[in-house]
Amino acid sequence: MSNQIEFRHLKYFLAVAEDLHFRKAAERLYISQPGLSRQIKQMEDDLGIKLFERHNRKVELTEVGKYLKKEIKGNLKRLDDILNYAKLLNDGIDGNLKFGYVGSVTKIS
Amino acid sequence: MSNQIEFRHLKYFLAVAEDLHFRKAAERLYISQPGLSRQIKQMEDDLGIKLFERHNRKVELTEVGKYLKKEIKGNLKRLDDILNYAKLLNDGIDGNLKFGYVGSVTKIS
DNA sequence: TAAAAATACTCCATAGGTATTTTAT
DNA sequence: ATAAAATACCTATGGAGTATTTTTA
Repeated sequence: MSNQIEFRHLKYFLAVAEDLHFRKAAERLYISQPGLSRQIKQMEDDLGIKLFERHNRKVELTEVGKYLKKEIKGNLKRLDDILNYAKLLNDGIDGNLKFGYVGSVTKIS
Repeated sequence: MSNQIEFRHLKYFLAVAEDLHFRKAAERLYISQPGLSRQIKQMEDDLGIKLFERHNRKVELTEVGKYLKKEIKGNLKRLDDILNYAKLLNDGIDGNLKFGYVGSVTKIS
């Protein structure tokens, strides 16, 4: 994986991919539109992948952008599940599993 | 998910989890030992999860740390696959799939 | 004492802000 | 004329370095 990309980029990308509108996405992310534009451009440059087509007054996902929207969303969701389950383990809520984890987060859901 | 954690933290965590030695892990990551210690502490504070037991002259993973080592490693690998496949799509190497993606990166492997 | 991680400080790279320009209708 | 994104420039947060301290076999 590119060693410059951070979660920030992925989250910003998903926001723009959902809104297809930089200003609105920036607003939702509580950052400025130029800041968002820069981070997306940085992500595109770093990956060497064009994520969006910027037209007249319309932003569209490229084909690769569509793929990444779906897959990255799933990946971040999975990571979120992992961290939430780790927190449960840490806090000892699920006592009987605390020292017996065998591999799947789905066991607690 | 915690909104402060970045990939950096996860990569640093995996390095320490593998070496169980901050100085060696820092060396491998090409950063200083204090820098690494700080990032790991930051990750622990942010998640509210203790990842390592720092003993005498021995660092050990906590139970939750062991879980996270395994799961985060898998998650980052999956993300790496996603980005690599996206790059292939973008560069048009896999021409017949370029406009027909349906959901699984395993199709090309 | 020695080997390791944690602190204290300093510095600087870069994320992000404001103002403005560009672009396309 | 207007709505949107990109660019220019500036600020300042925090990642990272060096030096030092703490800790415990």
